[in-house]
Amino acid sequence: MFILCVRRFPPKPGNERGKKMTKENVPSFLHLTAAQARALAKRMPEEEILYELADLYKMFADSTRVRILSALRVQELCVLDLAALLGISQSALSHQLRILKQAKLIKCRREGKIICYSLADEHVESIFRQGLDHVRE
Amino acid sequence: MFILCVRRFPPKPGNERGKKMTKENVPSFLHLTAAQARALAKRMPEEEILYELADLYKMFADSTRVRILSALRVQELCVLDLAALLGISQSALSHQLRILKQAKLIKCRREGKIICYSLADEHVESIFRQGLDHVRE
DNA sequence: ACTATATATGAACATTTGTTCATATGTTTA
DNA sequence: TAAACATATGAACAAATGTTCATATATAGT
Repeated sequence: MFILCVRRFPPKPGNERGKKMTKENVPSFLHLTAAQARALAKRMPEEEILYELADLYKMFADSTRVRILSALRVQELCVLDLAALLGISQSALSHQLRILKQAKLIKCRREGKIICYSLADEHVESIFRQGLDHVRE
Repeated sequence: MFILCVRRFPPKPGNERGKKMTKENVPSFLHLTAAQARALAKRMPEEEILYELADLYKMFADSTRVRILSALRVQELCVLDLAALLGISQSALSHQLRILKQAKLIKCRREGKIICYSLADEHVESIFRQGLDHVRE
């Protein structure tokens, strides 16, 4: 399985990510002067940060993963209990757990034969709740 | 283009979304009793809410859309200026604007020949900032 | 009305992604 | 050590998604 990552399409020539606006490469704006556009761009986060942001939200952008996280919000769980609780296969769950772990949204600890998963930190909880608040209006 | 939506795979028989745990259909837990599992499930948000949550985050889960939103955070912009600023085609941008608009994350107003887009409300800003804080550590 | 300008959209296409199936790895117990 | 149990993983596959291309729609200026 591919690891979820950003920038799926190879950048087109002349349109590379983070490309600076040089004199030869000034896009033509409609209502903005080039200077205004530069000022605007300066007020945006760095490209790299935005790509990481998309990657972060990608973790929450799948219903299986959201359900996993929402269960782990309540309490630590081992893989088979989590699978039974959510009604998904052990394999599918394991794949998703790996993705969430690589993104550092969850952590695990071994206890003999079983492995218990839990949320990595409070940040995960706060991101989750923020979205929840919005969805609930 | 398909509209971004959740639940991509048709539910398998016996594994439908929101399926109740009836007597005939009790998953076997490892460390949890059925009663504990029910109590845990009760502390999770409703299934429907979780699916909507995934849909919401899906909007932020693409780098192009994140870049669009991060530009509109700074100021209202018309389509061509936004395309020039981000270095993407007018068509690709227009498709993404439609998706963001349907999700009510942005709004637009016509001014003669051009159409200006802006963030729909403060909630979008707060979700954006929340993620940004996490990414920046 | 005609042309230019600004934006939207449908279809096709390639890539990404989540699941399933089979199998591997690791741990405990007999 | 063998068998059973708990979890992980690679490959294949189907579905979803974002882009491009061509074209449609809408408004303004002449």
